[in-house]
Amino acid sequence: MNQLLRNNIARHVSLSEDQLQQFHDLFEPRLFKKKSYFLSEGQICAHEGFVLKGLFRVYHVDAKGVEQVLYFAPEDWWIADIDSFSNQKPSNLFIEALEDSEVLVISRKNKDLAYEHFPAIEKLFRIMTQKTHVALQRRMIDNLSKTADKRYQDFLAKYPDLYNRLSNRQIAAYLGISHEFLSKIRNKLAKEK
Amino acid sequence: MNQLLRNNIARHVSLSEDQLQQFHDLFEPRLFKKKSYFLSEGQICAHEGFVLKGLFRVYHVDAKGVEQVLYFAPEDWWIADIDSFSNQKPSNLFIEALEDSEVLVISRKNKDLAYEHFPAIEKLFRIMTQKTHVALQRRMIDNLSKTADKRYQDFLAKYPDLYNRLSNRQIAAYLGISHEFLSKIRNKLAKEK
DNA sequence: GAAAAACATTGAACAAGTTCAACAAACGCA
DNA sequence: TGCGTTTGTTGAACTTGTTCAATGTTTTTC
Repeated sequence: MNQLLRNNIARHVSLSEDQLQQFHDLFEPRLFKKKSYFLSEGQICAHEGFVLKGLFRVYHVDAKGVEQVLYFAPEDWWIADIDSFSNQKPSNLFIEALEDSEVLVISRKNKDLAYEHFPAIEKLFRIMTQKTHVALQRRMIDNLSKTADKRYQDFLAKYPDLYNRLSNRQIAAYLGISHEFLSKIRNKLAKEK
Repeated sequence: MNQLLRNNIARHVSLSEDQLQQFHDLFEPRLFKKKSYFLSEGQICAHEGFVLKGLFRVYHVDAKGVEQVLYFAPEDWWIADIDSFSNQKPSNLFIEALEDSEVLVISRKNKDLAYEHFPAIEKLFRIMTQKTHVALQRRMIDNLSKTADKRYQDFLAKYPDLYNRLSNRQIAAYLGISHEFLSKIRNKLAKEK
């Protein structure tokens, strides 16, 4: 039983050691090289993944070819296109490894099995989805009410560890601004100090 | 058993008539006059509500006093501050009736009871949260990639029924723009035709 | 270790959206 | 029915952010 996954689960629900092990057995480890894709637009998301090592970006590409990053997923995060995975329909997202990564993946079939056999797993994913939803609501409000400048500083404060692992282009795509403008913000902030 | 609630549930999971009735018995009907609040900032969200009649707005007020609308909830929608309700912590949202409204409410205690006794209810709320999360992701992407002009037109196309029931100020607060600018967009669109 | 590719920075011109102020129209209610 | 409040509109000046193009820097890759 992987420790990172065990702690991730234990943070939300309590499961017996035996059940934890059974749940764990439904996953299989998989490696992703930097720049390889966990999921591409058009594909049906067949697996949900728990990141053990590395870093992914989950993003959308709009009609003009501009990328919007929904979130970054480093160690201890889950990756999937929920919509595509749950409803077995083609995804409109990309999930790309930004570093060589290690993931525990579970198939749709095995996840249904887990839901069926372990009510606590159903609860676990309800709670996790609620939390990510609350976080996204928070981000939505911030995007509507704060300037890019403030959002950048908030990002740095919230994800200090990610800052060194991401290019400014990636951060700009997360903040919803052009990378040129982010460069100007950085310049301005540097001068202020 | 209320028909609107029955259909809302049946759309996602299947429950026996008996279980549906037992679940329904955990709710109580409540009336909200126009301009009254289902929830105010600072309060702990004690109930989750299912709107039978009327219309609510769920919004946040930022440091400058500007309101951001997270969503509108007409008939057949659920209302609550998930974060406050789940974690019993003070809310930073307002949920206000925009029309005289009728709501079925369930307390935190009764909802826990339902989760405990009916696994299908746990599943129901997992699925519903997933759906609202996917919808919010979609909206996040749109806000990052589309102009206010396009977002306004999309809003009209998506919620044609809400259009007549909301002031332009409310719609502007949802789109994340000033009401003056919305007025200019409307003017421009009217001229184009 | 060199060439190619991706990344970061800067400036100038432009587009999108805000703010403030003034006024007209519609609504709520006593 | 009328008065006060909220809502919608418009214009001018301003701020925030984009686009494009040029230049230098760092990373990949073979």
